[in-house]
Amino acid sequence: MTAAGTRQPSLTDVAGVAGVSHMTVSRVINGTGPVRPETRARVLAAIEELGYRPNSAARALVTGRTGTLGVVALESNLYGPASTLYGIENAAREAGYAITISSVSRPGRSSIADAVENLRRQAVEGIIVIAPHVTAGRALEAAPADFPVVAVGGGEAAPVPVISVDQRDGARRATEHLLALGHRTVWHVAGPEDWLEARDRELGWRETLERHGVDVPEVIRGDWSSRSGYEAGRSLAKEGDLDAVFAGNDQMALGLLRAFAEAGVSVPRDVRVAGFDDVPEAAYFTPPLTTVRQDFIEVGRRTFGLLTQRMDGGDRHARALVVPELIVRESTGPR
Amino acid sequence: MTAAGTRQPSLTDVAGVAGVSHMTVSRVINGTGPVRPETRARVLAAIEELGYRPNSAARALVTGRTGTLGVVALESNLYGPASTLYGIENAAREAGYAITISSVSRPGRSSIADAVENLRRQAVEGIIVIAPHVTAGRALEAAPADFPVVAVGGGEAAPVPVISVDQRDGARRATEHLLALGHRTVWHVAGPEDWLEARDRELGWRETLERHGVDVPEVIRGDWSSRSGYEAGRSLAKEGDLDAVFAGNDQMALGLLRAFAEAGVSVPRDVRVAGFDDVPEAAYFTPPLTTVRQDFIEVGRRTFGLLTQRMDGGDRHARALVVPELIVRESTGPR
DNA sequence: GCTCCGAATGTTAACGCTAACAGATTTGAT
DNA sequence: ATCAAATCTGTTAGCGTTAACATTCGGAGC
Repeated sequence: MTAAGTRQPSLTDVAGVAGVSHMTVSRVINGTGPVRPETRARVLAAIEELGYRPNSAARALVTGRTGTLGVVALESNLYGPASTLYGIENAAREAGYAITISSVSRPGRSSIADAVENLRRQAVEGIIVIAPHVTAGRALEAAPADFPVVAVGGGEAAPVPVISVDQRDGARRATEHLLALGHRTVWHVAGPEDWLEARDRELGWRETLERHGVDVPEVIRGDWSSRSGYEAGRSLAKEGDLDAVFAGNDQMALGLLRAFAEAGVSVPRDVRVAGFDDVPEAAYFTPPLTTVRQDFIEVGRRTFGLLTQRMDGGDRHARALVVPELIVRESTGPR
Repeated sequence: MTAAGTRQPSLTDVAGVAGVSHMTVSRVINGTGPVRPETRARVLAAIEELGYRPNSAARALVTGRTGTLGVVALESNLYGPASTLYGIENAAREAGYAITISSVSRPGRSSIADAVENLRRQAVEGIIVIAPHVTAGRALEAAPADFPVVAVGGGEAAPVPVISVDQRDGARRATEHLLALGHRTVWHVAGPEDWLEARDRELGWRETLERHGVDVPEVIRGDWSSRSGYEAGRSLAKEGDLDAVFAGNDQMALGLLRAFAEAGVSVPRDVRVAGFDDVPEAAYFTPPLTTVRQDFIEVGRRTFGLLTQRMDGGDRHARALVVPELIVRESTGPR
């Protein structure tokens, strides 16, 4: 029923009604070339009358441009990636581009390559890969030089432009903040090893501890989920001399808070906790969570900008860094 | 740099290399018509050699099919809509469709109509509107009969197929559960009035109370955010005889928990709380939250199914209902 | 009045693909 | 061997649009 029997009107149909040639109609629509005001009015009236809508396939065929960008997104409800997607979509729409998404259930070299191939078959003009993964980075190493691809938050070594939030700096801020409160050291519940963001946050944390010459406790590995944070919290609660924990994201911090509450460990009195992301709920955790805020809308905008630059022949090695911000709340408050 | 100087190879180029006509190449690619195995092999080799990729615009022009579906999504990080989007994308991709999204920052009659028009200009074959809003429903009343549009979770009166989770039933389950625990009545913190889901949950709650012949307290209006739940909690905590609260979603429930904790009201000892959605974090709230789980992946799948039915001439008034499930946790546990 | 020039419009030819039919080649039965 | 039927391959046209060039039409300048 897509076209309900009758064919969609074409340029020629409009031209017939308006009593002009199809080219004049084309000129009216695209604003190319001069058209007498009264002719334009007749054409516009005919367009209205017929409910004419340009055929994008025909236009794409002849111009070689589809006006569509592809986004490879990780199929997750993680706050960051979803927000980034909307940021990109907004910037793209304003510039007249449409966004086609291809989601990937679990990141991996081949699944990402498949998604990219899938999008290229859709004839997108450029591709944005939101997959802050080690494997995503590796998949992008093979990115063709003659097709514009940019990455968000990953693939430092890949020959594509990369936009990221400065995770190390964010982790440094959180760690410094905890140390400044007088703690001997800061424990860290890290995200999965194959996430670049997890690595960078861990690195920022480690560097800061080392710079201050304090003991670096063994890192505890989570998987971003509240569950893993909860498990980390249960084992941490058994440590006698625990006093500050920096969680790799807010979900894990929530799990920590839960585990500590169950174990009768009070936050911030017995232990101080910080997270990362500033999800909208973080301010309402028990207690409200100190965390590192990332401006994902800005990330989306910058990403789109870098992609268009690259489509115009820009450098494959461009980099953009967005600076995060520490938000202090009760979980690291006074005791 | 999109095509880096040299033109993309076409069917004719492949045909030249393989020593056949372009039609034979087309047949190999689409599997239409018979081709001798050795000819097929030669063609496949030529495709490989040239890195040929079919031109989707040309194909769309001649077939009249773009293989693309449009999704109008509300630009929000709400757990439900985002999950639904992935469910749709998955089902569509498996069936060989691509998904183009057009996001809407705030729902409204004209913004949704704009998004729909935007997608139609992209020549999508059908459109899914994820906007469980009263205004979205109104926008869809004007949906053209000759173009396939389906709605997720909204627009009961609109002449388009609708897929929804049975919100009333979910609210009924939560409310029954609370009443069964012996409470005199159940308070309700509702979502924004212009969300159909908010209305239906409120309705399910109200009906259940009435059926049990208990007092229906005045509804407290929130906006889905934890902040609004927190404010609701502050005013509720002042009520003396408070004993059970059903929140319209998990974020607001979180705010409630926070406000109660601050006010020294213990959950579940002094008051029992239930939410709606079962976001992944709900199990790690303090205390873990009793809530109503919605299977959004299933919703996405069903939505895609209904859209394809509609594209094949299916009924404009089709309806699909997904049944939610009550998840009981400590927030309504024993005292 | 005639030429010349720019503004306005028209004509034609692609773009890369599939549909429809036509032609060539093989197969099987006589 | 011979013809019909099947199988395989080729030729042509056209989808709706824009690019490039051709034509027409009005006025300005002499």
